[in-house]
Order: sequence, then structure tokens, then C-alpha cells
Amino acid sequence: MTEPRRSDATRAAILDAARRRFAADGFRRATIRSIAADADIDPSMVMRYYGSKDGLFAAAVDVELDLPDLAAADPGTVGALLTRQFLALWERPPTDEILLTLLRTAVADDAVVEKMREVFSRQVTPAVLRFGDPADAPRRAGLVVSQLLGLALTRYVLRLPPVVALTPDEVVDEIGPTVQRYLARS
Amino acid sequence: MTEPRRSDATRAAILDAARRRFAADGFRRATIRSIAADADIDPSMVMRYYGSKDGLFAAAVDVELDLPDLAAADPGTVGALLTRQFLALWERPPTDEILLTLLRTAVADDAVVEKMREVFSRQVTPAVLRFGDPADAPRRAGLVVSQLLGLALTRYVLRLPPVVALTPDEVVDEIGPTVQRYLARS
DNA sequence: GAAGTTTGCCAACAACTGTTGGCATCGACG
DNA sequence: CGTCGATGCCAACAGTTGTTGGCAAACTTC
Repeated sequence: MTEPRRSDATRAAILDAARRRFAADGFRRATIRSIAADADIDPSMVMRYYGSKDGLFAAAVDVELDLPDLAAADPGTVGALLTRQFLALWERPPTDEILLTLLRTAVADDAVVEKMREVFSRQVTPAVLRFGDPADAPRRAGLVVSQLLGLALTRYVLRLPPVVALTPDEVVDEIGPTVQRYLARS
Repeated sequence: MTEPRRSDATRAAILDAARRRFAADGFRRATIRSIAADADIDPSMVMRYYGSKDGLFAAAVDVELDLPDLAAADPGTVGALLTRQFLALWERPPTDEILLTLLRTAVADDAVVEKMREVFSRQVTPAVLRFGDPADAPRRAGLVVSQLLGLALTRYVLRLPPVVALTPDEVVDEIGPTVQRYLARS
């Protein structure tokens, strides 16, 4: 479809540096100049290829999460499964840096907060519908998210040593039952 | 001890405006000019009385949490008790704005991250020591914090509707057992 | 009432931000 | 070779930031 351009390497270098800078510094502290320096090009190139800082951010954050659906899962172990998948997203490039960026900027930028609310109501809540009482699916989805995002916050943002030290299997063993209990409530 | 100064009203107005601005906008977006405008004084007054923006932030965030200790609590219901106390801190002025500010800036500022790690290891972990096996107290403390901070994140920062809609009693009913389980592990 | 300190505002600086326009250079194509 | 668009860099603008020095008014102290 889209033909390869001679500047593709530059574009990719910019996007790569942007992802790292946004993840490390957040939206505001990551300056176009610092991103351009990392990519070893001129700041004006960023503007030419991505229009604005907002455009660059949108491009850096736009990825497919391709979440496997939980429809085929065993209802008895879906908590552990969901926890494991959540963990995998946060520890596998390039989604790890992107999710870290989203969480960090969400707490500082109302627009990103709105986006996360939308993701929550449009993707998380429906996935929870099949388990337990459909009437309070939103509440159960909220509880699940509170535990999983709390895990991400303490493990990847605050990096509390005992939470970082947990192996993925240990995380699933500890957090999975909690998620399971929230999912399958009344 | 310290005698009252004629400028005490101004100082208090600045601190009050600063708390609100920091809570609403975070450290970077809250400018000295906007805080001064809220307090209806000149920006240079902020500098005179608090030295710098960092000094103002430190003053705005410096409060006594006076956490009641859990020593006298019934080990069987300490999870619910801790959850209720945590909730009270986040919903009662002026700690509500201060905690919101700390959480928001923590994810964007490494210095505040370090401060939260310190609070965690020096105040949370010891409080957990009495329950369950002392050897893995840090891990259990980490799990407890992951759930409680996840609650704060979804309820007060992201404001996910179903989590906001929960009454304090409902929060204790849902989250309390999870905290209890983490606290009293093996 | 005079001297001195405190309180407050105004104006400005220096640094940094995102962003833009102009100009050189390179590659493809006739 | 000559033309032309794509690519890249340099320099600069305009706005905002934290911060500072100077000066007027108000209060305190004698």
C-alpha cells in the first residue's frame, strides 16, 4: 500500500526514541529536543514528520494490544489467566514502554484519563459480563482493574522492591485469586 | 514558639492555593503564577515566603498523617480496619488533596518516587510485621499496597465511574477481605 | 513624628519550550 | 547534465517558566 520512503529510517528512529523518552520522563518532561537528540537528528525533523508533539505522542502510543479474549477460558481459573496476560503485556516490548507511558501520563493529563476511562468501559467491562451477575459487571470490572493497575503502579512505576522481586508465577499465585474473586462475585 | 507575623494570612492563602493547584494540575502544570493568582497576590511573594517552587511544594505536602497503629486491632478484622482508615485519609481534608498530589507527582517525578519507597519500607512494612510470617512481611506489605494504591488510583485519579460509585462501606466489604488475605498470609 | 523593618507589586531577566521558515544537499528522473 | 522533490540542519520567533531586584506603601518602634 504505502510505498517505502527514503526517510523511513529516520521516522523509525524518532518513534523509537520518543517511546523511550515518554516512558522514562512522561509527556511533559520529554522534550522534542531531547527526543531528537536521542535519535540523532534535528528537532525540526520531528515536526516535519509528525506535525506536533501531540501528533508524535499519538503515534508513539498507537499500538495493537491484540488481547486474547477470555471467552474460551475455564471460568474457574480465569483470574489467574487474566493476571498472567496482563503481566505479559507489561513485560514485553514494545507494549511495556507504551503502557508505562500511558499510565504515567494518565495521572497528569486529563485527556489521557478520559481515554483510559473509555478503554475501561468499552473493553474491560464487556469482557467481565460473562462471569457472575451481569447487573454488577461494571463494579466487578472496576475492582479487577483496581487490583491490576495497583500491581502495575507498584511494580513498574513506583518499583517497590518486594513487588518487583516477585516472579511472574508468584504474581499469578498471589494476585490471581483476588482477581478471580472479584470476577466471579455473586 | 514562632511569633505570629503580619503576613501569616498571605502565607496561608498561598499554601492553600498551592495545595489545590498541585492536586488539580500536578507539580509541573501548577505554575507559581497560577497559584499566586488564586491566592490573589503577586508571584514574587511566593518566592519571598517559600524560597522556590520546590520549597513551596515541600511545604504544601508536609503534613502529619497521624496514622493510628494497628497494634491493638483484632487480627481477624484488621484488613477491613486498614481499608477503612486508608479510605478516610483520602476523603478528609486536607490530607485528601495532599495524597492526591503525592500520587500524581510520584508517577512523574523520581524524587517523589523515592520518597514513597521510603514511606513504604519505613512505615508500612513494620506495621505488617505482626501478622503472619515475619520473614515475608515485605512481600505481604507490597501486596497490600498494590491493592490499596490501586484503589486510590482508580477511585481518585482515574475516577472510573463504578469505583467512584462505591460507598465507603461497600469499598470495605469488597477490598477489606483482599487486604486481610494478603496481611495474614502463611 | 522619625527611623527602620515588613509587606507588597511591578518590571524584567535568563532559560527553556514548541514551532516555523529558509537554505544547503542528496537522490531520482528526464 | 539539468530539474525537481525529498531530506536535513541552522537560526530564529513567540510564549511561558522560575526567579530576582528595586521601589512604594504600611506598619512597628522609639
